[in-house]
Amino acid sequence: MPRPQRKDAVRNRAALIQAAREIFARRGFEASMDDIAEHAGLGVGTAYRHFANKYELADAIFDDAVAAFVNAAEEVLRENDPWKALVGLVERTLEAQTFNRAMREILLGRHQDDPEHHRSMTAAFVRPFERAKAAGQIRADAEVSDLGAIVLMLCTVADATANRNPRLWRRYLPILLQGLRPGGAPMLEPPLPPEALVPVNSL
Amino acid sequence: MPRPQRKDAVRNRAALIQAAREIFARRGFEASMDDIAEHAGLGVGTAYRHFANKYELADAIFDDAVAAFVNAAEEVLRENDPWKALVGLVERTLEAQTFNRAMREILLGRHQDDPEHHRSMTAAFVRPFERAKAAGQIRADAEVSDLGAIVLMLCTVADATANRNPRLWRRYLPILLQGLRPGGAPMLEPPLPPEALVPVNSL
Amino acid sequence: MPRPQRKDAVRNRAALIQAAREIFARRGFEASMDDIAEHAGLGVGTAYRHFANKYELADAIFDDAVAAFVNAAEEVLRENDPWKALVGLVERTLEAQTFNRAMREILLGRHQDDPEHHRSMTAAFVRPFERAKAAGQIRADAEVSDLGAIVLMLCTVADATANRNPRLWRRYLPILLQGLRPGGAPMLEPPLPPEALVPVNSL
Amino acid sequence: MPRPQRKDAVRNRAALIQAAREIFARRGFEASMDDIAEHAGLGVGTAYRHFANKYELADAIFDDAVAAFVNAAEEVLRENDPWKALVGLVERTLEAQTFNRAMREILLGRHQDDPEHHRSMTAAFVRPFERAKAAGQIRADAEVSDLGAIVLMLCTVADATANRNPRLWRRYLPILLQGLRPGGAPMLEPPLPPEALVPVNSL
DNA sequence: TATGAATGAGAGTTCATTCAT
DNA sequence: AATGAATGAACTCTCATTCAT
Repeated sequence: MPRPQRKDAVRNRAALIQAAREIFARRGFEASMDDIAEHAGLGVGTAYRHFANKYELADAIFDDAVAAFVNAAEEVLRENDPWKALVGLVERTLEAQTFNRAMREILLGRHQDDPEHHRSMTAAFVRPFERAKAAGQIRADAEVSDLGAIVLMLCTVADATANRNPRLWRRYLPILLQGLRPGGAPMLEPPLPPEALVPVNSL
Repeated sequence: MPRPQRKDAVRNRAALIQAAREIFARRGFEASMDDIAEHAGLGVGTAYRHFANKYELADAIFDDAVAAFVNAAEEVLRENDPWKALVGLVERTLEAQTFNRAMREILLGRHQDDPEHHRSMTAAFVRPFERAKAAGQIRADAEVSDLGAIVLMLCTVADATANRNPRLWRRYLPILLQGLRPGGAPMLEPPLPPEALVPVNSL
Repeated sequence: MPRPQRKDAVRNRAALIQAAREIFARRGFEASMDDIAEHAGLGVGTAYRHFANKYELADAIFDDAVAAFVNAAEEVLRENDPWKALVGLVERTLEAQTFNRAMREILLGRHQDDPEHHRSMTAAFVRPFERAKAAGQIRADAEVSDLGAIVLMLCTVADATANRNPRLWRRYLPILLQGLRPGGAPMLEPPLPPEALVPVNSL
Repeated sequence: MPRPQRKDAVRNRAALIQAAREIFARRGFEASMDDIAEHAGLGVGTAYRHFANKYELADAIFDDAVAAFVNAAEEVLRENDPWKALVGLVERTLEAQTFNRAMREILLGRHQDDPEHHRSMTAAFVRPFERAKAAGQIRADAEVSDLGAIVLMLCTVADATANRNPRLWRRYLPILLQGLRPGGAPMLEPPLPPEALVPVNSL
């Protein structure tokens, strides 16, 4: 069993993730490893000791984002009204990631990503979603993947309008969620096949 | 008076655009000019003779998309029911153009783009949209830019699911368009500022 | 025996030379063949029909310059005072070429050049020089190549100061020519070997 | 506090400068970074780690030249006879540095260059020059910039004849310096304007 | 003969990754 | 374990020259 990481290694790892978050957020995924390492006050070599390559670093950021999302999903279950809980979850997801260019790129599936994230996010979405569905607050032919699609679409708007009207996604939030409610417009096309129940990342 | 373009030049230009469309679609805007030129069976220099830089090439692709879109917009006005015409326009836009990564990147405004495209697309959207609105088929607080946002969101879904369920965007089409109809869910956030009434390109 | 060139060919050749003169003068030898051809109102292909490559075109320009110089050298012999004639020749050389970047580059030997030019210029310098020397107005140990060196040095100053003080070379003209007069400062080093009696180009 | 430069980095930097000196000297400033790096036995990337671009590398070469020159200028002041000191300075400058095409290109100001070099060289020239002038060994209407012009002219000759008669510049050394002595030939043109009292670099 | 489109080697520069220190 | 120098492939873009029209 591996000995616990040395304390400074832990600190450096955290510094790198923080730096990457900031730099990626500002300049997108094109930012260089050198820049990130420098921003973290470390050498590039150190970055590569912690993350085998740029994508692992991105994954690590996404790890945190996913973890935060999973937390939010659990927290949200404390809300008694299942529908309100679900709306809250979507809102928090969007709020958390709106101002972060790289995050949006990852969410939009522009980069390779650890498939484990898919499962985590699916799992996190599932319980709030199913709870609301069981309560009859979601139409019968809707599926978790629809929630993923909705988040994706909102992210797109958020991404495209981040500079000019960073709250614009809220304009479409009720419209899109309305689609999940019972008695809404018909859904003719079947959703994604089961193994594709990936809520957000590559949808 | 300039002699007409040489036949092979015309052919090559088309080949480059076609190659760029395919390569950009597959690998995104990061694909290199060398790859595109090779894919077209031409030298890089030729690519640069036709397009001063990578962005002009992207613009050219977008030119075609815009032209096709403008055509569709005009054709669609022959339909008597304004709402049906509008729905048809959105459907054709989705069908025709946008299962493609680079196109979405351009749609998302991630790259510099000929601002003329904005105007063309705005103009094309405006008449069908206003006609439906005048007919009372669109809610009063909706604007053309909302139509742009809707197209954008559908494009995103179409793009993200192109491989696994290429018709999935149709599942969300009625939901999103429902948002434009009178008496729908509330729209709390104001849309983009007036000068930004750009339906699709940078939303 | 070759038929005389067609009239338009002659005209085009002249247009190219004139264009090259202007463009080279303005932007130096780095200017492109495309620019020159366009400036001449012709296609590049035509330029290459007349001149096998860029250097031949430069040589052609130099041809004219050399011819002009040879003319000046002959004209100058009409002056009775051999020394005055020589000074006039140097002045006219500098005046003619000072404001022409490419010409200076060629004069300074920065580019390959037709060696025939060397001979022509040497020949042109020789008579005025020898006449002054025979008249006892030039020291016995001076040679034609020294005149070449002097022109070269003045060109350098003219080149370096073209923008800030385009007449500065005149400040050093009397000083340098003084070196050729009898009784001047000693000349210890032997001049260039005979075959190198090349006055200006690569000295 | 920064740790001392790595030993190999120091070695590589020197190798690059040496390689650049040789390559530039042989082929002029057009030589490519790839060639220089290869000549130094290094990758291009290394060259760019040490020098942000080609011009910085050129500057670095010039740094050394300037430093050597400044040293020579100080050393030379130990000579009691101010005129002899000045002559010695010019001789050492020529001997040390400038049989080299790129150096001359830089001297001629054809490339962007660190303006600090101007100041250093001006400063280095000033004291020996003023000392000789104060001693009445230099004519009243001469200025430091004239010394710069003289060095430049000699460099040109040295460069142009480096192969065939590498000592030829010495033939003109006394002639040109004679121009600075009192009672010499008239200097009609004013020298460069005050802010341009840059002895060598861009004259 | 004139044209200008096509070519492709080569330029300067960047950056993910490796490895000597 | 940390550093940052070294690497070199890859990128965008230019231009002298060739050749189909």
